[in-house]
Amino acid sequence: MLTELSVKKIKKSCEEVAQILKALSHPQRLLILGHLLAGEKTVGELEDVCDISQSQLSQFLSRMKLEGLIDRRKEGRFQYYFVADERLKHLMAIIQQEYCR
Amino acid sequence: MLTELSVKKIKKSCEEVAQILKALSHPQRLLILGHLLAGEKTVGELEDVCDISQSQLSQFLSRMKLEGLIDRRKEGRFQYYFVADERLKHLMAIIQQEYCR
DNA sequence: TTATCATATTATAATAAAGTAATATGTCAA
DNA sequence: TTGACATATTACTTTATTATAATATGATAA
Repeated sequence: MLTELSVKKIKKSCEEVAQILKALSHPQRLLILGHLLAGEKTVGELEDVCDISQSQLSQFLSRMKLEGLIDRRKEGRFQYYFVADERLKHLMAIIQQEYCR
Repeated sequence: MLTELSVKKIKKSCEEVAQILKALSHPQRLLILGHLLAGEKTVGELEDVCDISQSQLSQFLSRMKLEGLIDRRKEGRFQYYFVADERLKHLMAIIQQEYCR
């Protein structure tokens, strides 16, 4: 039986998860993440390997950073992006396993 | 090393996965799915338990059905909806395990 | 100290999704 | 055979996302 409090918790979880999934749910963002899962990359490296404009790439990266999916470190004039969240690594592994073959 | 063919495959996978994740990425659709994972439900049952209008519920259900996430069977004037896809069950289990506690 | 490179930001136009209200369809019970 | 019930569809408004272009910032090398 569900108390009012547990209903609130469930709804809150749904909102959080929905936001994360929304941040994932774009073909190019998934592709970017796929590349980052193989190791950190600069924006330029991603630009070469994904087929996407510099501007949009930068916007996608900053959105995913905002949502906590990825993070970055600066080195000179380069930004190295990487997957920050262990839960996401796990989730992406399952997605690849289930949907990519 | 990536051939042109394998790049195409990867892009196609990303599109498919993005579409599925997009269909998932709404708090109320996740809530609906959560309830359906516990067993099939009529639209009316879902309406009671989710806080959502009949019209929108019906639209959400038909969208998720279209994307292949759920299916339904008719019994008299009731429609019983259920989770159709084993991959989705697995994915949802991981999501709950990672993000809901 | 200026030109160039790497990246970010802003503005905006185009497209898609969500929310809402009204109406339609099909089934059953009286 | 009509009224009520369960659900679906349609039309429309509002809001969010994506795409694109232009400009800005900050670091380095010449």
